[in-house]
Amino acid sequence: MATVTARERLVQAAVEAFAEKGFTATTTRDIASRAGMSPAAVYVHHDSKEDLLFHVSLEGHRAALGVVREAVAAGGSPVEVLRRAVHDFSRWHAANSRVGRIVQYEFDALTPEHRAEVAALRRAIEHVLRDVLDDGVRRGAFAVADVAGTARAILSLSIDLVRWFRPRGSEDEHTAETIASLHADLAERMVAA
Amino acid sequence: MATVTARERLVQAAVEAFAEKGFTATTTRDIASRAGMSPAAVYVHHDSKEDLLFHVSLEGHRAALGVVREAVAAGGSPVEVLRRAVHDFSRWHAANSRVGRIVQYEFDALTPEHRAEVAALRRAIEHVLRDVLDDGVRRGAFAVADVAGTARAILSLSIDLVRWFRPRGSEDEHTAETIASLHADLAERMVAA
DNA sequence: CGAGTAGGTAAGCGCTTGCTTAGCATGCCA
DNA sequence: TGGCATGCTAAGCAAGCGCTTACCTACTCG
Repeated sequence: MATVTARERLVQAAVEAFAEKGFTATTTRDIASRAGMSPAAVYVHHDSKEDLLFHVSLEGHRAALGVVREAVAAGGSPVEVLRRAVHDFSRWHAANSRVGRIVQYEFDALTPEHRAEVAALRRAIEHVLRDVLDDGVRRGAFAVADVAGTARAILSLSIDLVRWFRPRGSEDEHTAETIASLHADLAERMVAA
Repeated sequence: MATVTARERLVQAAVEAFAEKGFTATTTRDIASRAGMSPAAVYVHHDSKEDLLFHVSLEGHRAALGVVREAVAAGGSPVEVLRRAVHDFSRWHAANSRVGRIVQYEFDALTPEHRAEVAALRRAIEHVLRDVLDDGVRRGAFAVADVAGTARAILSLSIDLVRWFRPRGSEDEHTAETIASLHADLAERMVAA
């Protein structure tokens, strides 16, 4: 089972192509050739180009939601939980900036039905962060007037990463860690009582 | 001179279309028909579709840079200057979210030469903010370890606005002002000594 | 009045797009 | 051995793309 299926190879090719050139600018021929297959092969495994985008988008959102949920579930003081959630969320976006870029910028290219499904996951992510802030305020650890707005702003730090962050080889690990820690620091300052 | 020239009408049509559907998904026929003209009219006033994008992108970046520069030039204490710069920058992005979306997300669609020109303005904006932070640190008003990273994070708040903010009628003014003030608050907290 | 120019259009060229169709090789099971 | 499912491809269709060409009209100015 170590072999990557043809289906999965096409998904990975699509991630590369979409991240590099955007959804509309990517041709199905491009995806196929990156996967080392003929143009028609795309349609053996996937219904349409949009279907491929939806798959990438859905899995990407699920992974990101999983990251924050786990960070929160690990428990600790409000400050610890917030720091871990922000750190891991930014870290994930740095490590998966290609998927992140697709997920964030190609949202409008989805069909209305698919968009609605993805939007639900998006709201779930915001919800997790709002709960963290609410909890911290209740316990007197945070002083936040506008919880919804602040939650959105904190997420903006991580999400906007994918706009400018470009992995470039060996120093990645270090750079990603530096940014993630910075974001944890900044988030903590934003809500400090 | 109150009449809008045909050239300008095409630019406005392009802004609408690019913001709504993205650069590659927008057809020159779409731009022309939004401007109430025939497809060929686009090429009477502009060299190419990319030329139109470059025009929008350049003017957008110039306006945004102008906003922060003016906010800084107005002077005051480090905190006052930072708050005004962040407030006005976010405010501009809320008021011009369509242009902002084009400017931020269609950067890669520019030709290499045009991209370089726009990139210079981008760096100039970051530079202004870094100077504000440096100055505040020097005068003991701010405590910031990573000035470059923090400057980028603060700008992320405003820029990420264009991803999710959608103007919707009468309450715009109020909403935009609320967000801009929130961002000024958060930026101040991020750097507070 | 007649020439030049600015601002526009109808038609269409050459190419690329997403996707389909018809058929072929391979491996599994009766 | 034969039948059939699976996974793939060569070829190509209809539609749409950015952009050009050839032409038309209205206005300005000597």
